[in-house]
Amino acid sequence: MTVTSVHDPSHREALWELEDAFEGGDLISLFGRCTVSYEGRAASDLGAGDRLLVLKPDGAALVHTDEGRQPVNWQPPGSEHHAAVREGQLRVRSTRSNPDETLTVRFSDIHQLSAMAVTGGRDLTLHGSEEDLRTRILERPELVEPGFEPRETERPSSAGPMDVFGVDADGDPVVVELKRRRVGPDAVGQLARYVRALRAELGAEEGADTPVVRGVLVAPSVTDRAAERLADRGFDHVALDPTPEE
Amino acid sequence: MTVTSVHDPSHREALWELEDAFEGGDLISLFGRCTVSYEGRAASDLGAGDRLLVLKPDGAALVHTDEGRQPVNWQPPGSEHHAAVREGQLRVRSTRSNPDETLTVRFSDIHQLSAMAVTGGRDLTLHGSEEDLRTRILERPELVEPGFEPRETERPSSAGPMDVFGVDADGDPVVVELKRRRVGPDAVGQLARYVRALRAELGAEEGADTPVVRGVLVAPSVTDRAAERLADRGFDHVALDPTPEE
DNA sequence: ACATAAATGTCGCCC
DNA sequence: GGGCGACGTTTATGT
Repeated sequence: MTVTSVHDPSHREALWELEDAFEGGDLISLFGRCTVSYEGRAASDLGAGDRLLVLKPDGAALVHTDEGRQPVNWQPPGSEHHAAVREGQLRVRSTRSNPDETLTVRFSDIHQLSAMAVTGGRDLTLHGSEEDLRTRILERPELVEPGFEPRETERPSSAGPMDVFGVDADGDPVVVELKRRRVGPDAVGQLARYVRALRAELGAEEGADTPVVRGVLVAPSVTDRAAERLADRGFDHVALDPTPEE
Repeated sequence: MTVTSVHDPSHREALWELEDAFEGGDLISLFGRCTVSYEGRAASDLGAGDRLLVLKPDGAALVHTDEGRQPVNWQPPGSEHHAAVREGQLRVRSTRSNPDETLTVRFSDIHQLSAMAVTGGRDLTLHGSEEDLRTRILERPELVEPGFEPRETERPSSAGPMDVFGVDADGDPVVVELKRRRVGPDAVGQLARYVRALRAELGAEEGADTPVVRGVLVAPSVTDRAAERLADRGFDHVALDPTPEE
């Protein structure tokens, strides 16, 4: 493990270390007093203060204050980092194109600079996603309703792929929309689009009568407005979590 | 400015420094080899690897790898940090309630620990937001269309507050929806909800006839599908940026 | 606390 | 590369 770390470096020392770290593909942590300006999709300015600048070898840049989960300013991966000493300050600039964006951090004082060569351990396994919910339903279709039979996932339609397509105990087609958490009205609209598309598709095959196509929204819970829209459209809601209760 | 920084500390040394930093309300940066586990709204596990852990005095915790703008794991502000030495590892745990969530980072090696007491400079001025777009339109209503007169912003309706409400050159009511960047079909749906709500409201006042209510989407550009939906509903699109071109 | 909508959202997938 | 939707979205705001 190669970690370089300097305390209260001069601007010039910091510049050398930064250039080495850029070259070596290191993950960089930089504490200091700085101003920040950003110009791109929007534009912003931030006055002098103590902050943490994180520079990643993939081009990401993060400026963090002492508050909040979000960086106060940032640059996404794919940007290019450059450092220079200008007008008595250490200027770190991260730029990208498409869209053209520039993040500039000007340090008057650098308190601590650390750089680490990072390797491995990037494989995260996440549970409780929409995919888990789908798996759960395919394994136990009766959770949707007795007699439900899944036929296809990601079934294509003119309104896009529907999460689960199947038939109910009467043999009528059912469109199932999965949401991993409490949903608002937008999810009902999404389900309605699939149902409408499938009705049009089946109607074109079979003749003039509007065919029966049911819509089921599977989600832990729904908002009041969403419940109204479900009722309006004659859709059902099944309360189900992506992971079984303990 | 108080910065403490230790290179390759023992677990016990690191623990002392962490507890001092928690006490002092410092912003903490911790490089090392660790495993990460999270349990809460979802659950995840991350095998051993070199990462950067940032701990903020407001309770936020961020675990960053060498890639991505997003932390691979995190805890939002309002959480509580605790550190301990357990089973030969430095365990840093951040917990919160409502919902109950726990983030645990176990370090086998600590390469660098830095902590800084940060002060001031938290006021960011951002330009180019939806608010800027609204200001621009209120100052120059003719940018929407000749003869347009704004009457109200955030006008309430049963579908929520509409961005700008006004009348056109013929005196017909106009609902304006503002978007700071290129939009998809969802924005048209949002506009449609406001227009529908206003038609219902005015119709209830005036009688049986559906009153004329126009919908205008102001955005730099729209996707093809959004353009279709705009045409379907008889709405207009005005191409406008939140900030004037240079 | 709940519902709603914005965000420099970011990220991943598919066309 | 654009369009589209999910995300442990986060964040702000109104009720």
